[in-house]
Amino acid sequence: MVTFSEENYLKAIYHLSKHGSVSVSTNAIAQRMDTKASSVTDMIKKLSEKDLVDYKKYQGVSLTESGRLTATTVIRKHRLWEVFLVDKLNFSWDEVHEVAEQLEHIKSEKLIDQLDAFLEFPTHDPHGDPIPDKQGNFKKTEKMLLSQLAEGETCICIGVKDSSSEFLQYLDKHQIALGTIIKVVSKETFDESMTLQINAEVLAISKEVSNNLFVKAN
Amino acid sequence: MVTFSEENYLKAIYHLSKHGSVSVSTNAIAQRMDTKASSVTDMIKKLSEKDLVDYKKYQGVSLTESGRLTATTVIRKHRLWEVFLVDKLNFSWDEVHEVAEQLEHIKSEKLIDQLDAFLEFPTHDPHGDPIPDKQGNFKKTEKMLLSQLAEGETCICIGVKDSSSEFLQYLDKHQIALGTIIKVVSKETFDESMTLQINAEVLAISKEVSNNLFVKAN
DNA sequence: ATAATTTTTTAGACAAGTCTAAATTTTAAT
DNA sequence: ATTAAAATTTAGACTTGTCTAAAAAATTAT
Ligand SMILES: [Mn+2]
Ligand SMILES: [Mn+2]
Ligand SMILES: [Mn+2]
Ligand SMILES: [Mn+2]
Repeated sequence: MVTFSEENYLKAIYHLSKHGSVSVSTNAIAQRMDTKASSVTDMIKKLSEKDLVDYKKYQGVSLTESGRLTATTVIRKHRLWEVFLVDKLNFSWDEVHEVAEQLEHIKSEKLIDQLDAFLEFPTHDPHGDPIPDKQGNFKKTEKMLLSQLAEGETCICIGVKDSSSEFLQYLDKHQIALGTIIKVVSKETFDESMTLQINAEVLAISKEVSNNLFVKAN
Repeated sequence: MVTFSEENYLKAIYHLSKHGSVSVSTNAIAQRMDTKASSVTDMIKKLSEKDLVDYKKYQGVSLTESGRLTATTVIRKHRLWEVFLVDKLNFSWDEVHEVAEQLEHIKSEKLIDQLDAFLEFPTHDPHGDPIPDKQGNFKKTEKMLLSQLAEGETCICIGVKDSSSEFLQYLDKHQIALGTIIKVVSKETFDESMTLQINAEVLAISKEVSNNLFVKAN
């Protein structure tokens, strides 16, 4: 039995360790989870006791295979629920995360299998993040940041790096959604700001924005 | 903020008090929740502190208006999720309760409103129990037990009193579902066992069964 | 009316998860 | 190589929800 809290720690470690490969520091976890380093140490000991992480004092933690699978299962549930909320319950993409944080902890294998089928086996969540399969495997996608494009290039928006409500609402306001075709009209060398063409409209964006939009070449 | 545990206690009190009217004993709550009387006393004090129940030592508890609304909201969520599981995710009626026990605690008013709409505002859950509205009002239905019928009478199955998997699977096995038309062919005065006619089939049932099936006259 | 029984509450303990403050170890700087 | 700074762990405390055992109150039986 894995508790809600343990699941949240595993998820944080997974994300911080870039899919469970590298080892993660206590402080990094504390910062990400908005908690204290001492609480992290306590929890790490419990996770280690349950063989969900490998831990040696002062050396950081990494996920075991079992811990990795637990983490990816939670991520799978989180993203499937996000798809459900957007596709079936008319939530907008900036409203789903908070609710999915709760739903991701519901325990029922049948529930998640049936939900997956009901949603017709989606491959990505509403923010463009890939949904792992039951074994925790992600389909690798070749995505790049909009900021990496040069003048004149065209691309399709396929995801967001920052999925805060503020950023998502900014994108809504300027008609940028997943699937939107974007052309880089010009790019300033000074501050890396860009002028984009989206449909018939022209939009000036900062590096802040181009650095948080994932695109693929068109 | 109401915790999962508090919600479960309020729900238990609600059910034991027949929709929140009468006052409920500590022992009754303990028995229903499969916990100890001392734990119940502890929790009652917390609920009382939050003005969710009225409590005087040794006198039992009753729900306040606020407690009643919290309880009916949880019941509303439980039953809507059960409908979702059966109607959309192909669960059978004997599989949904356990998962709904988890889902009922998810906090999001928008979620439940949208789910209600998505399910097209169902009035009853898969076991025939009524779904309260947002204000906690139930539509009163005039249901009776099959055991109350006399020989020769015909009725429609509209609910179950016992919703254990065992009973529900028994009903499945004998082709009894909500909406099934049942005719009482004969009734023994000795043990109140009955012979039923269901579609073309004849079925002998014990008082145990007839006492747990809600029907309405046809 | 008193005694026996049952119900309910209190007292004290424990596990989970968190915190603050202090101690320890590691890392970076001189 | 020492010293200073940063990161990490430990010690002790607190909250929530639970338990057992004992005390107190209410109910039932004699
Ligand atoms: Mn999310
Ligand atoms: Mn997402
Ligand atoms: Mn149920
Ligand atoms: Mn039900």
